[in-house]
This record gives sequence, structure tokens and C-alpha cells, in this order.
Amino acid sequence: MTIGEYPYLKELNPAQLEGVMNIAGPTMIIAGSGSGKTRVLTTRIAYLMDHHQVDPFNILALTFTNKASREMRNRIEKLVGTNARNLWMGTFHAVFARMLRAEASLLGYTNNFTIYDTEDSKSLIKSIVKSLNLDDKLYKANVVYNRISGAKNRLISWKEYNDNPIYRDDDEVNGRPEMGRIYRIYSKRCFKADAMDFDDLLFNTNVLFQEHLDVLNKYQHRFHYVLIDEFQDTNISQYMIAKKLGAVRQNVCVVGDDAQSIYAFRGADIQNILNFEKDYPDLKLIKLEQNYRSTKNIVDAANSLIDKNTAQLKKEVWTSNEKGELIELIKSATDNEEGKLVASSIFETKMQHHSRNSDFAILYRTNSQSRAMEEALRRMNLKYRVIGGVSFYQRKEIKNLIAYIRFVINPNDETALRRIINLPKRGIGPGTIEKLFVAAEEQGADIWEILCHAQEVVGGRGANQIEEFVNIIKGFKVVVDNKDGYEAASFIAKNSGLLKELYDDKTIEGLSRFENVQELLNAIKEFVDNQEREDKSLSSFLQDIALLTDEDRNKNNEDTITLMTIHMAKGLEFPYVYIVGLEEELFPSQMMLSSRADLEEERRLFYVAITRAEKKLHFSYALNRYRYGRLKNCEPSRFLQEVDPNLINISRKFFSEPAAAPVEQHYTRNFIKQNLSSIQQRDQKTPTHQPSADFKPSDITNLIVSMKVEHPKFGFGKVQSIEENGPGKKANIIFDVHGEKTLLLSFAKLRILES
DNA sequence: TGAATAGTGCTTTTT
DNA sequence: GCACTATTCA
Repeated sequence: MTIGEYPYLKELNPAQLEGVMNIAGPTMIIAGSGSGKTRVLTTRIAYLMDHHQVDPFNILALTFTNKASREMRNRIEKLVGTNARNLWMGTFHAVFARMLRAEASLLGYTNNFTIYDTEDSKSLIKSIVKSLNLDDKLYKANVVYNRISGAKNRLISWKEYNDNPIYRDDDEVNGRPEMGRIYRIYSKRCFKADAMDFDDLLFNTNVLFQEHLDVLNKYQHRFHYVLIDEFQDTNISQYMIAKKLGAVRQNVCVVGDDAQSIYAFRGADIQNILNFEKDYPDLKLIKLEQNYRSTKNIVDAANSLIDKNTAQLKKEVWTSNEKGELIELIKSATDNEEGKLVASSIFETKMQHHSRNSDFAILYRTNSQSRAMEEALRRMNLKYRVIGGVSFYQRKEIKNLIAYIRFVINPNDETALRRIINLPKRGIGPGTIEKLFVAAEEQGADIWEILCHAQEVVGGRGANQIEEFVNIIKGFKVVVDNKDGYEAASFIAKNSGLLKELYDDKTIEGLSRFENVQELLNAIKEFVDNQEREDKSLSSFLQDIALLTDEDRNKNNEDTITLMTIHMAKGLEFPYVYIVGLEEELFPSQMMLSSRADLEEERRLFYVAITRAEKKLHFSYALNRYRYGRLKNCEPSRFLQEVDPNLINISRKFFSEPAAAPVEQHYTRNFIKQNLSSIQQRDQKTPTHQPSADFKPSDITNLIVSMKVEHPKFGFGKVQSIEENGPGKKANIIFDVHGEKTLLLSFAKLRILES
């Protein structure tokens, strides 16, 4: 027995140990939540390297998120040292993007190919739909994108799609007969732009392996061991890659939990688990069923819920942990009140148990729910952090600058070009742009070629503007080729006019956009200064960030409450978890009510949420909620009834809270805009307020919520909230006549009347 | 051509 | 409630 030699093996239970040591041949580990899945995976890899002297270059470990892969790498490094850095470990997308870059020419791409994110893809789809004169309400970018994505994930090429009447009939029934045509054009345009979308990274890897057996062979012999995390989330395209790579040595180990499959909407197929058993009949099946994470009550609650699903593998998750507290149910009148109750519950718990902010997580179904929570937390002065939402690299100002860089590096990048050709305004309108693309299409030329000979396509003024644009880009190219990435990016930011445009915008939003761009430049500088990096070109920076979503941009390890969607929470754990918005049509989402399979996925999602909690769990729902700007009443989620009621404590608040919705006036920005403008047109029926004779601005450094104030122009009002993030302190005030205003306190003249 | 305004539709979830 | 688009007017 070798356990003695490796201290890290001693801490494992028998099932975990088996998962680690059974290294030869196909292995499937079905791991319940909190059962030490990551530990088994990381220990297994460490053991391979330690005991079997497997070269890390020969191990391929695939995950779904960057976070998961980073965490695994760190944990392995702790076990075996820096040698872990040589593992082939990363997300499916990142690993195969890297492989495709190396082999790009075999498929007709350059090794500088651009990666289109979802937004890029959708905007390309939009322009295709438009150029085909199709109804963009019928061919919504979202719908088309999902259809194409679904096809690619099932390895259906545009050609097969168009040749197979099944798809055509299906599209016709749905009233979208042109889908196949759009798919074809989309694929060709991407190829011509030297760009791959997310799905192409996997699709093209399959093509590569299919058409170039020598390449497949090379990688089959490189990867002696293939490991896949979160196997329940693989789609067919991913599974086929893994299967092909593992075909020679058969050392494929997959780890997953069917109960936590929540990405079917993205093509994940639980069937893969069943297929795996079919493909490898002699596989070793290991079940990890002991939960180390949560109290017994939480584990029981999760089990009682998931029991309602019919499609699942048999497994019994249990724990030897203490019973713990009951689940607390919070009921509120509105979403805003929900925020308040959750915030004060966190506050109380913090006081009682002296816990840190980082012990708490608020989980919700949709990102839009974060707002009410944020407001409440801010009011109680609780520090929080929202994960997800619009990530840094998705912001408009960032994408704009990146589009410039992208286009300089790849002048066939259509999407980037469309973004920047008239930004800042150069007088190149949509008509002119379309002419250029039509010409490129007709002559079979690259769009860059056309741009360089614009006079022949568009006459007169337009041609001059384009020539100017081309010269700017050519100038940038010289800089990119000769300077380091940071200098080049700064040069582009300045000389494109992007920075100036943001600098001139003195609004608060403009300021933060300007800062964001600076931050991007800083990130590039950091990238360039990183000693360990070999390739410091901008092109390599782009490749790096293309597959990054939001990631660990939160370097400051501040102690904060975490707010995020349940999807993002997968794989994480917190002592105290609040699952909010447990209402019909929100969770389960109204989009998922139509089929049993969809509803079961929602239920698994709730299962994932519950099993994030270690010590204490809270459920919360509101009777009324602002949706689409209107207050709508809601029913409690059916899922609440599916959890064993003996495990839920209905708190005293439940009964004492008034159920009526507060009559809070809710002015929207548009409402005010519309009303003010109509008022102004009607001969200024609302006169500006005449300040009281004794008006004198008060010292407002200590302004607090609910104070009554007077403003020289807007009249009397009440402070709704005070914001302190960003550059200046702002107050949101609802004025009696002029409605809601947000004022910068450094400028505002306010007289405090009473508090 | 661009800025201002009016109208619309939408919320899943992510690499 | 907001972002995006179409429309209108300069």
C-alpha cells in the first residue's frame, strides 16, 4: 500500500480513495454535492504525477469555467509543486482554442484568428438578417443565434443543416424558412473574417480531428490521461472531442453530478452520462455520496426536493454533520422590502455570530434581481460585490477600444470594423458601409482591400472619409508592429479619438467609462510587464481575454457579501445562503414552464442553490415585484412546497409584516423626462420653485436618508437614498413637484428642513 | 448626416 | 426600467 507515502491520501474516505487510485481505464465518478469532488480530481492528478511519474504534459484536464480550472491548478500546485503548471488544464474553450491556433492553417484560418463572443455573433447575425431583407422580429438575433449554436453543438454543419429536410421542415413549421440560409451565410462570413465564435472552437476541433487523422493521432498520443470536470454539462461536441482524444489509451475519467446539470439550454446533454456507460462498458463507476459541506437539515431539504425529478441516476447523498438550524422563510410585500428584510437578516446574523461579510451569499435566478438587494445593502452599509452581470470586457467603451485593436491586427474582422468605422463620428453612414460590404461580396475581395480602394466603390465625399479612416488604421498598424502592447494600445486609445470623446463627457457615467478605459490600459500594461509571459504582443493579449468572462478582477480581497445568479454559484459554498425571488414565473422561470424537462432543469437549479449552504439557509419571496417597470403580484414558487415542510421555519416576521404594498411613488427617469418635456412645451406649467426667503444651503455632508430638504430650483423633497460608490457622493431625492432627481452632493445646494 | 424624441420589447441562465 | 430602434426634424 502506498498511502503512507502520500499524506494527502490519508484524509480521503474509501470512495474518494478509489476515485483517486483507480487510474487506468475509463472511470466515471458520480459525485453528490459537497462530496469532495474537486478534491478527488486534484488528488488524482497529483497522485498520477507523484506516484506514477506521469509527465504533466501528458495530462489533459478539462473544466467549464476559468475559475474552476484556476482553482484546480492551485490546489494541485499545493500538492505537487510548480510542476503542476505544465498540465494541460483549462476550459474546453480555452484548451481547444490554443490547439486550433497551432493547427489553424489546416482549416484555412490564420493563427491570429479572432474569437467572436456572443455579442459579436449576434451583431453579425443582425446585419445578415438585414441584408437579406428579412423580418428582424421573426429572425431575432437571439433566436437565430440559439438555433445555429444548437446545431453546432450537435455537430451539424451549415451544409448538413441545409441538406437535411428535417431541419428545413422544422424551421418552416416555426415560420422561419430562411434559417438554413442565414446559418450558411453566417458561417461563411465568420470564416472570411478569420473569426470563430464560441461554438466554432469546439466544432472546428471536431472537424480538425476528423479531417486530419495525423493531428488527431498526435494528440491522442500526447494525452495519456484525460479528465473532465462537471461532465453533466458537456454537450455532444465536447463529448466527441473527449472521446476521440481518449480512444487510444482509454484513460478517460469523468466526474459529474446529474442532479446539478443546469446547462441543457446551452446544449449540455445528460445523455452523455448514459452514452459514456455505453461507450465504455467496462468502465469503473464510483459514487461519492457523503456530503461534508452542509448540515443535515440542508442535505435533507435538497434530497427532498430533487426527489421530485423523475430523470435521475440513483444515488443517496447523506451527511454525518449536525442537524443544524431550520431553513428560514422570509416573506415580503415587495421586492424592495425583500431587499430590506434580507439585508437586516444578514445584519442580525453578523451581530449574533460575529461572522464576516464573505460568509454570506445572496443567490437569485436573474441578474436583474440584484438591484433591490444592492440598494438595501447599501442603505445598511453592508459591503457587497455583484458577480456577473455586464462584465468588464463586455462594456461598450472597452469593446470599442478592443475593436480597434482587433481590427488593426485582423483587418478582415467584419464585426470590429462595423463597430469602429464611424466611431467617433466620421460621417460614414450605414448606406456607405453597406456599399462596401456588397462590393466585397460581389468581387470576392477582402473587406480591407475594398476599403483601400474606396474611390472605386463609393464616390466623392464618402471615399475621402474612408481614406482617412484607412490611414488612421495603417498608422496604428505601424505602432502595433513596432511598439510594445501597452504603448500601442495607449496610442490607439488617444489617436482614435475614443479617449477624447469619453473625456469630454463630464457626466458621472462618462467619467466611469473613461476610468474603465484607463483600467483596460493598466491591464495591458500588467500583461506586458509580466515576466513569465513570452509573447507580449497585443494579439496575444486579445487571445487571452477573448475567453475571459468576468474573472478575478476583484484583486482587492475585501470582505464582501456575494451577490450572484445561481448559475454562477455552482461549485461555490458559503456558511449563510439566501435564495431570493422564489416566485412562480421567476423561479421557475416562465420560459421553463412549458415542458417537463425544462421544469426539471429549474428544479436542479434550485437544488444547486440549496446545496451551496453550509450552516444556514434562507428562502425568500415577495408578493409584489417590479417587472418590466410595473408592479406585478406574484405567487410563491411551487418549489417551496416541494421541500420537506418540517425543515422550514416560518419566522415571526411572516405574520407580523403588513401585506399591503406601500404606496411609494415611483417615478421613472423616462416618466420624468416625458412629463418635463410635455410640461415645458405647454408653456412651462410647472414654474421653477421660488426658494423660501430664508433659503440658505445647509451643510449636507451628513445628509441621511428620509431627510426633508429644499432645493432652490426643484423645491421640497425627501431623500430616498445616498450612494457613495464611484467618484462622488450622490443623493437620490424625490421632489414634490419635480419628481425624482439624482444630485451630486458636491454641487447641490440643499437646505435641510427636518430629518 | 446627426441629434433628439418616441416607441418597442424584453429577462433566463454562460463559455 | 432600460436599452435598443425607428422616426422625425434640423
